[in-house]
Amino acid sequence: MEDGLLSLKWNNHKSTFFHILSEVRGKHTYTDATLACEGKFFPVHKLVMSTCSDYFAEIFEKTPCKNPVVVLKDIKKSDLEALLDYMYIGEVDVRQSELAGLIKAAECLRIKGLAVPDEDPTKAQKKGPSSVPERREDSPPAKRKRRDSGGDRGRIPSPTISRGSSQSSSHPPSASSVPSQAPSQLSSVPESHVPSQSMPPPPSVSQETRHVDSGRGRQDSHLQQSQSQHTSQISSLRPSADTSSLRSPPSGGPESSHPSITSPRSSDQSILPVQMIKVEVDDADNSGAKDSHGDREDGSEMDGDEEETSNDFSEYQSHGGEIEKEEHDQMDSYGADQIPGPSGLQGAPPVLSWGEEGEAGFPHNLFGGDDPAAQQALCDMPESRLACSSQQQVWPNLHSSESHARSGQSQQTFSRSSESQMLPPSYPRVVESSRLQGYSRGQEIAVVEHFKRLFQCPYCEQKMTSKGSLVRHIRSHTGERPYKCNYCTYAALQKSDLDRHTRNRHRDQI
DNA sequence: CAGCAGGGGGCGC
DNA sequence: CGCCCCCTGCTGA
Repeated sequence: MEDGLLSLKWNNHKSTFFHILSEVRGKHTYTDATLACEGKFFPVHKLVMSTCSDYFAEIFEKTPCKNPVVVLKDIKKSDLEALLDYMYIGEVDVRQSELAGLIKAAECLRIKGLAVPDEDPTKAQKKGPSSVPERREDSPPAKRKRRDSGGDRGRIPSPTISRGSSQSSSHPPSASSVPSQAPSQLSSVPESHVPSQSMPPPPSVSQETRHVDSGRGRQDSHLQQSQSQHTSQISSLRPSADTSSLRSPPSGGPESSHPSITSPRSSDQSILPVQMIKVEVDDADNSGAKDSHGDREDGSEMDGDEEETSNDFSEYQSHGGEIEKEEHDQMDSYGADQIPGPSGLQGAPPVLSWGEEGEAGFPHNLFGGDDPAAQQALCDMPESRLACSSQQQVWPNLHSSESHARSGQSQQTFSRSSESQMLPPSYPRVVESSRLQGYSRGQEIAVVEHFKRLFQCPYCEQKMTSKGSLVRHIRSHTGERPYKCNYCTYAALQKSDLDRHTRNRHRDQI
């Protein structure tokens, strides 16, 4: 600097960014991803999500989609909203009674500072937002560390966890290997259990752990640091919450607290192949969670009331709640075999990913992939998106996708067209298009990608299963009606339609 | 009844 | 293998 090097410092840089971030969030400007939770859409920014969660970082990293929709299952909308506040604002007020649930959700999503040690980026370069892959590894390890330190002892060794950790680091995110979704999640979200092992213990746990660690012999300074930070964060999160409350969830100690935690099944599968990502998060109290869901379901309406920024699907999803449950059921019902990857976990993993075939390609996100318009729509308020989707493109998609799923996909279990139809339009659509293998109904799944090659319509977000279909579809946009009736002014987009028309209307004249 | 999309079959490269 | 055509089925008005 002294050599003529000037340091230009923007004093208000942080505050400016913070302010802009708030604005951007409020206006949904530049949103490039959407979180779907309990039927609501939460337009978010990948940058923010990735910054605050390694989990999201992984998802986005592995998801080429421009506007991926990540469905968060088993996470309460209220919790998600709180977490979003936490991520965007850096703090959030929560009721003590809600803290446990919130922490669980945070763990499932690996929210830094809440569930994952929040290291100072400047200290740990790895964690730079951009270096997702690394991060991915980092974060899980961090959890592990914590866990290991505190939780291992006494806890049932969860293969998953250990595996995940080792693997995550060892194995590349290659899609083929079923990239990891969130290792932690997987483990963490056993269907009916608490986030478990791989997941970082709830804050309370972490605290305990921390203490223990320090007591025992400290582990990495990192760990401690992170933990300490973590703790602090928590406190900030809810100052009033006393440690006891925090601990209460895990009460027994990290491990003990989550008896179910050890889901043997959890395994790396959590790693997502990338194509579709389904995030299922079960609350620790499964029953509780489910109940809550149930409540919610009833209250899908409730969503509408509460949500602020979220998009409201309530209209579409009168069955939202049910759907979710159904998903669970389905998941369970589906043999693990059917569902590649995590799904195999059956119930356990919060995150499900399918990826097998799909890897090849689909880059487009559900909503619009490449279509700028579509993207805009996405970027816009959720409502806009809905509107966009409702433009008939969505529905058709739904339909088509559904059938597609049924037919193309091994129809594993997809026989329930009717049911799927019941699902909220946008929801199902998303899911289906992504081609949930095992998911027939689940529709809540976040589909990030398609497993089958699809042809994106340049005029809308719709994707067709064949080029021919696309050409035909495009006619609907261009107004081209090549098949004209010889007896009247009718013109059809498809010859079969003209034939049908002629048959029906001009039988006599034929 | 019309619009629309998926799938299958036939054909040509 | 890709394209085209046709049939089929679903959905909404």
